[in-house]
Amino acid sequence: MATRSGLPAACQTALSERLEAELFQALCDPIRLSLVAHLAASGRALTVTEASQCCGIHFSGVSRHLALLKRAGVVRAEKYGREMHYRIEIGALASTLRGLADALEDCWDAGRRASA
Amino acid sequence: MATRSGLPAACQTALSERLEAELFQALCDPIRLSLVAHLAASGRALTVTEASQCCGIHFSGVSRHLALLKRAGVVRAEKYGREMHYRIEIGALASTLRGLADALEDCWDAGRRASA
DNA sequence: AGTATACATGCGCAACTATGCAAATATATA
DNA sequence: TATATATTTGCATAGTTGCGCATGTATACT
Repeated sequence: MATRSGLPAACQTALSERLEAELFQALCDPIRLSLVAHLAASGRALTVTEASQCCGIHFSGVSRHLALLKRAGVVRAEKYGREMHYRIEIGALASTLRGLADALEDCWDAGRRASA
Repeated sequence: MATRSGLPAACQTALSERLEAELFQALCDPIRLSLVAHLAASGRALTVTEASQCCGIHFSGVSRHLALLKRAGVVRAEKYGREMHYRIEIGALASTLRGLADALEDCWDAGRRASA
């Protein structure tokens, strides 16, 4: 659903709104990327203990990483008894990435036309 | 160009290859995101001095940020006389983001089928 | 040659981040 | 109630990052 507004100013605004540092901040750590890959490949929600098995650090660190991913909207958490179930927000994440790709290209095209 | 291999292991491999920390590392800083937005909106290559105008920091910092973006493959640099021209790699960046979105969804779908 | 411009880089400092351990909290089970 | 399990959180430490300033390097101009 690209906007294709054609106006450079509008494109830059649209792009800046999508370029959220928090998302990239969340994904810039190798351990967190392992967690994301593991959560995606599992096809289901994982507990902290299960998630910890993909990366060689203490589970307390994994707990913190998952909390950070949750704050960034990459995962969703639900509590079942004493377990915490973390599930990747696959649809939101994928459409955010695609929307960003579209916004970048729209912006570039608009800028090219304007500077021509 | 989604693979849709259907095999969870293959999907996880494909996903891990695309989940490069370096890219997100490059995009996790607000100043660097401003630079990316500015470069995208300009529709052309910018010098360090031009790029510096979008963010209120010393140009030496901008030079470092642009070098980092270059190492991550987000921008391309060419020297013209004493000027350095930085141009965003818009096509590569957009297709990397879309490929990542596809890989995440493929992986999730494969995992869902496997765990069903 | 001497000066000016554009950019990169070494340095030190302040702020931030990730980590493991230990302790706290919450829930289940005996 | 006592004990075990799952997770979060406080703390200290080690490592990383971003910043401006000063300096260095390359190119252009006079």
